[in-house]
Amino acid sequence: MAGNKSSRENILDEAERIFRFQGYSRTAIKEIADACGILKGSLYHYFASKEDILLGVLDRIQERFEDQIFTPLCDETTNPCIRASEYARDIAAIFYDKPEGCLVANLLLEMYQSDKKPAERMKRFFERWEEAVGRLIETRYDWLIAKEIARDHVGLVQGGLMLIQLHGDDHLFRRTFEEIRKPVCQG
Amino acid sequence: MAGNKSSRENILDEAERIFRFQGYSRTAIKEIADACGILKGSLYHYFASKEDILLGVLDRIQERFEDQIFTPLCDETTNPCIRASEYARDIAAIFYDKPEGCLVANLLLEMYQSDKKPAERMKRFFERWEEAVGRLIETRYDWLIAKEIARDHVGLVQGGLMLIQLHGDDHLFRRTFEEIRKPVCQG
DNA sequence: GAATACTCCGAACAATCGTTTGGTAAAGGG
DNA sequence: CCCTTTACCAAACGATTGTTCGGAGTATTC
Repeated sequence: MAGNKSSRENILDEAERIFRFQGYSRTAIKEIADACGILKGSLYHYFASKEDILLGVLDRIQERFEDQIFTPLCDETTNPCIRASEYARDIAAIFYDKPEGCLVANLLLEMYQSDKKPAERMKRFFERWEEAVGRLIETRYDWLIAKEIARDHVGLVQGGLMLIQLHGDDHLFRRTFEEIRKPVCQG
Repeated sequence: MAGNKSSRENILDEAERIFRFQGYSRTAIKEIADACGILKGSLYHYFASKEDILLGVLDRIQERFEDQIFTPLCDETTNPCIRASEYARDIAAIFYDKPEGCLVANLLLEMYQSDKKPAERMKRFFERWEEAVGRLIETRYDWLIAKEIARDHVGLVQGGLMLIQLHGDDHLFRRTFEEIRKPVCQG
């Protein structure tokens, strides 16, 4: 509506914002519609169902991370130390004003056991994240070890985000990115 | 009903199990009642509301952790190395058959921003956890440093639990407990 | 053995849920 | 200028939500 955004994008914007604040299940279709200034029935012109909106939100997050984080992480034409520094900076920028942490992780813990289709995308998201971090550090380790370190790293990031949400304390979060820089930036 | 458990305890058992599987919001009162073999109206004989059931579940988890984990962690009559080993063993036992991870953390990320009352208990739970781990290692560090390490440790545990849920991979989870043992068990 | 308390049923409540439908007004293309 | 498509409204759909309430059956107490 307001501005030049298409309605579909606007719906996804508002849905993402509200999902981030109160999760998926407790968000009513009507709330999203209200935030967009339309009636809830009109949402079904753009999306087939509530779950379809969620999938749209997840896909957009995946694309955004692909462009801003994952692809640069895998770019072998840039030296790993610079890639690591930019990675730390860009992730920090993404989560800087998001005390609710990572939406994908939050939704994961909310519905991973019970909703198979969104769960697949969430799993894919984290697997891609792990793979990209693996690419960053693979020059320093066997690929198997690199994958293991990368996986742990992603777990550490999420643990760090939880502590930010819980206490506003970003110590673990920052430490995690310092630790991934070390091996690729020498001593 | 079946067995010697009181109905109230039985309701909390079933509620905890279902909350763990599918979260709070998407769990209907009727599902809990069905699992207990009673009508949903009957739940209101024992609990004032759905939120009241949640609070009951959270309180029971807090008590359980208090008895099994937190109090032993703070027991200064036992030497820290033994405490650390038993802590690792007991936590592993609790989460061994729970691929859905820590219910308190899952609910935290589902509703921390939007439900203040349960949020307070969840925050208290993790603060107590941090404090207990701090007591374990305080002989080795300044209390301020110990608190910081303990807080990071709790974040690490949760990150580890997420990786278990996501991949069935307990590498980070086990590493976290080895790392908390190191300082109190010497070299 | 009457009175009281506990446990739970059965039915209903208003509210809200996600979704569907029929229609209208505007825009775009031929 | 007609025809199709797009964008959305207005109203209703059946199902389900959390919650309330009067009473029945059973156990406990005096």
